[in-house]
Amino acid sequence: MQRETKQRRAIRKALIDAGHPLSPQELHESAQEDVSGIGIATVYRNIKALHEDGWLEIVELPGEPPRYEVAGKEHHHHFHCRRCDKVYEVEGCPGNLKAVTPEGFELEGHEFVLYGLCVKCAA
Amino acid sequence: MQRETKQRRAIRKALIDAGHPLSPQELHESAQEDVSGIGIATVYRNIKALHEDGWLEIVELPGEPPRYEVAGKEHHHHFHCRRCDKVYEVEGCPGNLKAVTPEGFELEGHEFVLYGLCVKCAA
DNA sequence: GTCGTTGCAAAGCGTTTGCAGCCTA
DNA sequence: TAGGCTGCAAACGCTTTGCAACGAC
Repeated sequence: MQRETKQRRAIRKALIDAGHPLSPQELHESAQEDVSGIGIATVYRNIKALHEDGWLEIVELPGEPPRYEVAGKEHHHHFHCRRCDKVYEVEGCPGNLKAVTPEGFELEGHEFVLYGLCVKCAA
Repeated sequence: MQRETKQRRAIRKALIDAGHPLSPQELHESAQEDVSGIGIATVYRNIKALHEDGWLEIVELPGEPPRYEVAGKEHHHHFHCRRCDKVYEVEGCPGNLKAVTPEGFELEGHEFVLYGLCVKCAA
């Protein structure tokens, strides 16, 4: 990743402006507002490049296509709204992980996802 | 789902014998030991039918293809081994979920996945 | 001017579907 | 014997890749 193209700039901007994880399609649509002719392949290639550069992080939710967010945030988890399908960040962590890890297993990481209705959809 | 075929029996048996969640491919391979000519389409069709019947449950892990396990177990979560790629059940639940749910959000469910090395791979 | 990057179209890959024949009830 | 079920192959949707042209440095 060596050159700054208008396509790459549009993809970065879309992720920064969104403030929450975006899917490849959402990212493509959002980037098209800046660069109308941008191809989906370019979006995928830049996702890969920006991830290898450590600029973005992959957010994988169970049964969902991957989404992407700007890297460097504090440890956090996600809340997935079942109605509007948006993903929100939640602070904190339930902890107590060692207690549920079976004997002899080596714990390296964890993922934690909440489901329900976001504040807008619950209203 | 009205008839008991040898294919369906093989798929049920594979899930029961495994004791841990299986992916469609794993299920296909395992069922082939009983019915050598079984097609992958049949596996997918039976997964769907058995799920609609409530006989099996879908286990979705972040960034992983879905796996399936026999339904009716107690509330539990999963441990995903990064080396052998197997998925194990873990008892218990960290709890304390309300504490991390943002104000105004309605919590309906949660998923919780541990990553690391299983007891075999850690040795 | 170089060569990293792009858009397009084709190729992959896992999952689903259409269809004719099979086999359970 | 009826019609649910199966295997095969084609269709699908999403992601990746090959390639010639473009454009950032």
